[in-house]
Amino acid sequence: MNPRRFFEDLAKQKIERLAKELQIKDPLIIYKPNPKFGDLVWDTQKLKIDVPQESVEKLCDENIKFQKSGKFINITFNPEKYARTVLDFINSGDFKKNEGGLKYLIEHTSANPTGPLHIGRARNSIIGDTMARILRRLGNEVRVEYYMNDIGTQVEALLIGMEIFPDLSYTEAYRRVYENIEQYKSKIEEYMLRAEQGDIDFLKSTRTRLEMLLEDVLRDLYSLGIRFDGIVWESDFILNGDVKGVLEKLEPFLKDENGAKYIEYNDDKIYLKRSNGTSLYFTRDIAYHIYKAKNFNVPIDVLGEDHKLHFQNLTYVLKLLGIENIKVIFYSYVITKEGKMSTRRGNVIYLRDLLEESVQLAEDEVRKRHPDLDENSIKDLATRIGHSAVRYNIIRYSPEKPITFTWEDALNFEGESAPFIMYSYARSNSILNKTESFNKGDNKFVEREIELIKKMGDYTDILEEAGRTYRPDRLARYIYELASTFNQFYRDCPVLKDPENRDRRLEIVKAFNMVLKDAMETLGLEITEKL
RNA sequence: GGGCCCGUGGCCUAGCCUGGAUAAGGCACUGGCCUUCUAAGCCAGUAAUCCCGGGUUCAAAUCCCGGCGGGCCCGCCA
Repeated sequence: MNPRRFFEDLAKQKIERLAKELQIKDPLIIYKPNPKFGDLVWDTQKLKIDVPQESVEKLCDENIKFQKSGKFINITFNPEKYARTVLDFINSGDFKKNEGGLKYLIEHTSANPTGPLHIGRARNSIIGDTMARILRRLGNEVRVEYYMNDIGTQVEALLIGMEIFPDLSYTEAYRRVYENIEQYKSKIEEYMLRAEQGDIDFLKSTRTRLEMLLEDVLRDLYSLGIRFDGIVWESDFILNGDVKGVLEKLEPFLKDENGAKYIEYNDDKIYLKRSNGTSLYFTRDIAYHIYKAKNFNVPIDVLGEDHKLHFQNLTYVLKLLGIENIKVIFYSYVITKEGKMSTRRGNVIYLRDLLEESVQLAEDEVRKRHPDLDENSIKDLATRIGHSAVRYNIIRYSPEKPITFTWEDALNFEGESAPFIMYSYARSNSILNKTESFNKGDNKFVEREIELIKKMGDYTDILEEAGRTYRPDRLARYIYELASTFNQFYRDCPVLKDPENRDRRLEIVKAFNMVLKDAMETLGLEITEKL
């Protein structure tokens, strides 16, 4: 158990015992207040009786202090004891232990590779990847999949475009066909039927061509440290008969309309089969989710807000089949000041362009600060900083919040940003590197030290919360607060130059270094020993 | 028209789920701090009708209802 919980439980047990004594039947309200009031507060405002001063005093012991302040009973952990417990908890490595034990599947990105990833799509990837890291960190088994659409209207339009306009970029070729879809309707239908009938040669050639495009997308993601455990091809669910199985299982719910099959839901029709006999994306997605539900405890989809209706329908139909364990993380769009990104308006911001700018800016800064560094080291450092800055700048927003992209914000390397965090890490590292060894310190913690240690003590709870609520931004915010608290400590508490406090402070710096590193890795930020 | 999401200092966000003590950060702005472990840092200051109106409550940024503004969706597309 982490120290925070341990002390909280001690306090709660005392309160519960007292409540029983005083015959308080109302539920007890206990929460974490503004830190200036203490570590915990028992809010008795709703209680019918006033808790007597003597009873409050009797609760106190050498570990925990209770203090009445009006209707609030402020609870403070013994700072020395609490700080020492947290410090040992971290430095022993116990803070890395976790239970987890569930099998997760995260499907993210899954974009049609009709062009390079733009930053809106990248938000999907970064959320998905960070959640995967968090859940793994919590001791779970996590598999990450990219669902590759290789069948259906858009894909056939892309293939046809590449065939008709071999000299154009594939993005442009796709656009020409998709925007004049009526003109190519029969050709598209011909291709769809071949795919649907499981024409192996046709599907093979489709995949070969798509794989080249997909590689382009994966390369961008790879540079951000994002990897997949598997690519799932949509057409596989046709080839292995799962799609057929879905239609059979759903037969009792299906209604017919000129040969097309649909399910009625909320006065809407959810189509599962076209009148020409082909399946729809929805049907294949059902098949995919049945596979997910069967093989994993918690399958998670990362979807843009435009997929909400699709997912609602999916949930409904899956429930008909007895499947209810699918989770989802929705995120809002990244827009520019001119509004939604669109190729036509020319305001699309591609991930690779953002990365390039970010790395360039980092390089300029590194050159300014370390003119004597060799060329390779400069490039390497700049790349790590630039990429981390992009990741952090996207993950720090809560997913449902729309992001208005500005270059100024994206390339801000001060304050709430990755370089700030990396800088704090480097500072702590610099102290530790100047040290041969140190002994276990005393418990004469000063306020700044306690502040930092308390912040570190929150880490495991934050991790757990981020994992439970699917809010990676919580961890992002925490890591900033932690780094910021360290910078205050750094200013006020000399470590190496103060022999009297040296050992104790080294313990603190060591612990900070470990926690921050762990959190940075979990968030997918690069670790640099120096900055 | 219907459904979902967002609305917090000049700008960007956290807090809302689980209602409580002067609403918390960042950017920008103003002033200060490098002969002392990395100034991508630190300290101080200016700055908020928590979109509006009702309701519930001893207590509402937080819960409920109704508006307003912005986004997304409503296809035999994916």
